[in-house]
Amino acid sequence: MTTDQTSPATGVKPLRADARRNRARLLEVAEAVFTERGTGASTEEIAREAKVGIATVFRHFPTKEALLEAVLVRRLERLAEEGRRLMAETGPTYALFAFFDLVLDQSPVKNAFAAALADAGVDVRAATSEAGRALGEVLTVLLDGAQQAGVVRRDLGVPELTAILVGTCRMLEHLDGHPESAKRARAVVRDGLKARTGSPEEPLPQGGAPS
Amino acid sequence: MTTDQTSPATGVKPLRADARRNRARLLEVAEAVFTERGTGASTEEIAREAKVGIATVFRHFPTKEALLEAVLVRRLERLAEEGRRLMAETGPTYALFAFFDLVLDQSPVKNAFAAALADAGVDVRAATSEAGRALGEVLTVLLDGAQQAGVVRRDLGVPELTAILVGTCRMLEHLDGHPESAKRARAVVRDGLKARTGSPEEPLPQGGAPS
DNA sequence: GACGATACGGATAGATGACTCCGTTTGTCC
DNA sequence: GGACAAACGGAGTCATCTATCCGTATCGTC
Repeated sequence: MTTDQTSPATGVKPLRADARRNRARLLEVAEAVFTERGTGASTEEIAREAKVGIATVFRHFPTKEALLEAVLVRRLERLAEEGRRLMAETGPTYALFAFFDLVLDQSPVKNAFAAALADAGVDVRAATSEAGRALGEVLTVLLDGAQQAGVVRRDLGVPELTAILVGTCRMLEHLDGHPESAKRARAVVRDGLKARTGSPEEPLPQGGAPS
Repeated sequence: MTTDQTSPATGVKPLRADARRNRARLLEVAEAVFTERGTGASTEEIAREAKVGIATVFRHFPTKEALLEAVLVRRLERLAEEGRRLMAETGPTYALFAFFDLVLDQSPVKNAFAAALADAGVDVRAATSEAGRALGEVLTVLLDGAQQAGVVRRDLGVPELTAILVGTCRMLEHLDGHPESAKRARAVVRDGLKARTGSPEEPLPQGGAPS
């Protein structure tokens, strides 16, 4: 809805029909392949799976990195979309947690890929910033709502929230195939996010051992 | 202490003096390089940095995967060691948290590498199992102590704990350079780990949105 | 210090992956 | 339905990485 995924950008180019089809299919297939085999998957494999020649891949995405980027942006856009939907449908008290659950319920590999992008050393940050900012705005709304409703501690901002979400994804990867453990581990994070009801500063150890 | 790191295993081979030196240096350098540049770093680079020929690397570690494995095992052994030390010096109430802090205080890259190994597709699991089991035992003791002391919720086991630790590492990577945010995010996890003082089942949403 | 064995270094083989060139096909517009 | 531009396919190039071979240097022992 936000940006037409089949056209490269707010258009300087009309792009032919088959080209549009191929581009869309490539994005689809690339996401699947990258999530399954990791970012190390070869462009040739993606081309084969998408039933196009290698040249076609590079025609649409001048470099492998660009393809990676495009896939990531697409995913971020979808997430922002879902966040907005949840906010509207679910209301401020539950929307943030619903969003967390939605992300975490996706297969671990699906989330793994997002993280895998980071260590690809890709300059994703720059190109992602636009989509990332949109998602950031959605998260801001979700977080604000939850904090206003008193269900999330107030010392958290969007950066912390994002990091916690990513970390939790990685956490669940390690518990794949053990749903009971995963449920308990998720409860830990969820409880940690909740507004502290007891004393604001508890006497638990912060530093390391007394040296 | 547990296993002499300079000898390949409980010894069938006496191994010459220079060979022992080189092997140790290789492990040292490999850990540094892998943590900095990721597991994609070339063996040639490691050889150069360690001031040995490439052949020497492959003589000691028949395959790159074997080198990766050895580095990981070494790290796990050291962690187990530190865990034992903390248990003895710090006591059951604080030892687990101290261990968490110790791991998390290491530079993010240092922790990143452990996770990076996983997606290298390496059959690390098998070869790691021995060192992993040792660390697992230490964690069992730490967790038991903390639970007995009433500072950690009782529905957690070692698998959950391990996953949470790994996930928190990844979380902190994303907050590198923002110590204040990192502190707050860590507090979320720590509070989540604590024994629940209030009602055992809080009325917070579990599932997604009401569809 | 000399000899045998062990370990070393660097050049090289073999594999793989990103990216390009160019002849052929396909969509679009009249 | 014909002409022209746009897009396609896949063989080929270039770089890089893992792993090996073999002549040389070093260690350990007498």
